[in-house]
Amino acid sequence: MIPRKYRLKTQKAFDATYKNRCIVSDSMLTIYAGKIKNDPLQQTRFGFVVSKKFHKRAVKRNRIRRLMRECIRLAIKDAKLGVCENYMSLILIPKEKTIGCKLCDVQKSFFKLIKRLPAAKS
RNA sequence: AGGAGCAGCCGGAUAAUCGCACAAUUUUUUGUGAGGAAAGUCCGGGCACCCAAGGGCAGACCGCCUGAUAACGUCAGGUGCGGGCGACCGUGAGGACAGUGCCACAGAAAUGAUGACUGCCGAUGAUUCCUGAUUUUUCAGCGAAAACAGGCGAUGGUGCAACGGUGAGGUAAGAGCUCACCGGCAAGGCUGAGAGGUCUUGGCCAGGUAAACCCCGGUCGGGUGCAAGGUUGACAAAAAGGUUAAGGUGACCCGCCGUCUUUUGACAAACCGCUUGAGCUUGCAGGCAACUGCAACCCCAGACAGAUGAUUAUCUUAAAACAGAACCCGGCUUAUGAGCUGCUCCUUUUU
RNA sequence: GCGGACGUAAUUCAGUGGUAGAAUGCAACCUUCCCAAGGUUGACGUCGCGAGUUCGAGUCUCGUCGUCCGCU
Repeated sequence: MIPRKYRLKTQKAFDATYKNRCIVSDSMLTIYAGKIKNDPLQQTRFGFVVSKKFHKRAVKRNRIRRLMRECIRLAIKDAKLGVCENYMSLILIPKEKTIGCKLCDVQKSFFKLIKRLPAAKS
């Protein structure tokens, strides 16, 4: 798990992120990015969404969510976030192909997608 | 040795690094941290709030007996029936003379058999013929014909099922008409706590279906579900639009308050309920058992975008199946890898 | 967390316990100079799955799987 200050909490925060309509995706993940930060001291927050349509069983859904969390945690720890720090929030959504894959696969996909995010203006 | 039946166990382990939730310490440490099904939500409760004076009807559910339990559609032990050579398994198992419905096709007929149709018979009565006696009339015949009256319920091979079955006697033909055995029913005796078991006697009336309606007996206040419900605080935000229903103002309409919807502001709450319980483990006692009583010991997840993960190494046959708590219990059902243990049965071989 | 409905032909649906049907679509033929429309014929079904009741289940009972919807 990642500490509380890095988590997205309320339904409204999620809605606000979706509304920004800044999306990148590949065969593994889809990432929604929120607004550009005004206050640089504010932490970037992360949300993870795994719907029931992804897989019927709770164990499989928990597994992929934990992998995504681990990926983000390691990224924060090693300070590899890069462009992400400019955004207020990020939401990660897995795709059906992600079932059964390992941590390194998720990490590879995540860092690839980060590079494609539009860089912050000013 | 092979093949079966039943009951049960296990549900990865160790180490290192990084990391999460809660609690206690106190300022960085320590402790604890998913399951046998946590699942499906199929039953039964606890708990909470709302409604309800009490009872009946209706309704829903249940249905061999006895016991267990807070309760149950659950469990235990037994009875009957069915299956299996057997160990053992399954069982939704009250009532079909209270009534109603249904039983396709086939078949004479599927349930008022006062017995239609198809049949069998010619004992009995009548008719005709023949023979004999009387001599026309009439009478008689172990005589014949036909099947009119009548007798009979065996024959009809269709069906899942035909108002008991098989065999013998019996008769004009037949028939529980009589007898033996089998099956079913009723009454009585003995036996068991009861379902029932068993023996004797009797007479032959009884199609199936109630997981069809129904009858009988039993149980049940209704609803909503911890997002129940309660406590404390904050904002008592702004704009736009609507006002069907309920409330206030008003005689009424409009309007206003209120209320609803949308948008924008990323701050928009915290606590209790929330885990000590029909609790776990061990021992003793009662009981065939389910289970119950007593004593000791233990505290064993409690989140709120929601905790057990990741990587590496070693081991186990192998980086292991089904699968993740959300108020809590008792069951049921379903899913499940590799293996292990105990008891029992059958077959074959050897001694 | 709680509750409801539905699974039948390629598709949309019927179907009082007794032979599984309709419409559309598909294929072939007829009609037309050709196409459409029309007509004739045909192929299409583990009635979601597994047990039970019954002489006999698409239908009745139980379990199970899947899909959809609602409330909070």
